[in-house]
Amino acid sequence: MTIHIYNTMSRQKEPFVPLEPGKVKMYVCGPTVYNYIHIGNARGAIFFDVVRRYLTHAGYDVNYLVNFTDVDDKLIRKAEEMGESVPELSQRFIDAYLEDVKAAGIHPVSHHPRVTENIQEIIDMVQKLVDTGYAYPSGGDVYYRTSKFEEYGKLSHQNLNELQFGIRIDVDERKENPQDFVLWKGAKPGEISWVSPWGEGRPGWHIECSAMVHKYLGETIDIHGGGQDLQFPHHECEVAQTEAFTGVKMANYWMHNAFLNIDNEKMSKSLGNGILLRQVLEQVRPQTFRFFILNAHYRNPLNFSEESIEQADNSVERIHNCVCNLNHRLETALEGEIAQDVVDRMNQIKQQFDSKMNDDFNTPDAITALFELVSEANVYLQQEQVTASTLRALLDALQVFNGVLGLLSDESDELLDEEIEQLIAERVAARTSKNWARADEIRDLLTEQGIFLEDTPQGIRWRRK
RNA sequence: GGCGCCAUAGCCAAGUGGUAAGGCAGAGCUCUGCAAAAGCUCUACCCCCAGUUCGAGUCUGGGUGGCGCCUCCA
Repeated sequence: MTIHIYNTMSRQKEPFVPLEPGKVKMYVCGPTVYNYIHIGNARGAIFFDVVRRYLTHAGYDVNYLVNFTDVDDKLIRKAEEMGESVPELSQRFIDAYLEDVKAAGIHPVSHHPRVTENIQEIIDMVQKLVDTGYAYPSGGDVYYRTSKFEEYGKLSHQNLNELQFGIRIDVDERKENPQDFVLWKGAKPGEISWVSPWGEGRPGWHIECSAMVHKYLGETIDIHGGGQDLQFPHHECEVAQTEAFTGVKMANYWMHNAFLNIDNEKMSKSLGNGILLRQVLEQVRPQTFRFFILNAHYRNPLNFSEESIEQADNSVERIHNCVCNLNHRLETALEGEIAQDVVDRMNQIKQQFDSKMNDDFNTPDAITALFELVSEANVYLQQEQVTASTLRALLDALQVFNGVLGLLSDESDELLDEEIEQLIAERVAARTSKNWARADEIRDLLTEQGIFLEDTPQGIRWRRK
């Protein structure tokens, strides 16, 4: 079955055909590292992490790049405020980003290229654009000549004549046309800068991605992703730069994730409604946040609320319980044959999972498949006699789904300390002698410590919340 | 002004034109010393109005109500 991807360029789902069989070149625009990432940034990071995981699961060798914008106006301003250098500031927030992303269960990407490590490539690209007439130096800057690139607007489906240029954006008299954008920005005294044919300066925002995609992945790549707001102007400009530079298509598939809103409004600094990823992860486990994100389709807006998070947490609990219960039952299971009806059903659910993911990464429906597997397991666990082979098959299947979605914690070896082991033993004894008061007392005591005891026909079972 | 998205149960949220997935919350039952977990059962005339069709949540047109991009922004 082929994967279908909704391509922003064509505005429809298209069958995914990689440039090179078995391999995927994927680039997603990463953070400007002048602050901690907020949960909106995290939505994209988690979603594309799942895209990458699923492509890997589907057998592709994925080369996945996420860039760091480590020099730009915002960084310069912030560094000045903080009284540190731009490299110090950016490194601080790159470290923070890597921490946050790891805490959210996002797998490490193949590589994080940085703007400041690719200045020469950027200058070379700008130079060629100047040489070929796609760009022009003006007043210490270099601008892209949008009028020369006839397809400008094709990605975001904007008609240049209809754009409200000059209304919300100041018209810069150094530009030939208001829609021209800066490729190289002349430095003001004291600003971080690099030597270039046009004087000291730094790259404009859009050029970095064009240069880094070209350098690390080549002329045409498979998938280019980012948030919806990057569609225009950022990705539109990337297309203009790269395609003028290489003469070929920049990316075969353009993917854009919708926003994560708060109170049904986009998060923004001016509204002061931004919530940092690290703030949320202090409150809830990463699986809960991932569930919240992945339970909605990536192209639909999603609203953040306490209630949604709580619901997500309870949902994740159901999955978690199932795994705990399967594992517990494994201790007393028989070494018999695998239950064929369970296997058949499981295979059916696996197919369902793949077909939903193949359909433009429909993670909500993939989660439904996951829950059907949970149900299947729970029903099987109702039986008085179960076989270890069947339990293991169910656990394996759950792990396959989990490998894609990352909704289960991987702390498999959660050990109990001796004191708790003793209390549990004491409770077993108390129950045997029908000392219900003591048994309840111990259970309550452990509940306070986040350890839940459950009495089952197969003996006592415990789990952590 | 241009381009575009969304509106499905108390809540979250899927849905290739054929009489509505899943999860959370809630109710009842089973199991349990009591619980918990789990199982079983129950809870939707899909924003409104027209139209196309044998048949529409699903297509078309028109409303209403939200939202986004066109400026840094995931």
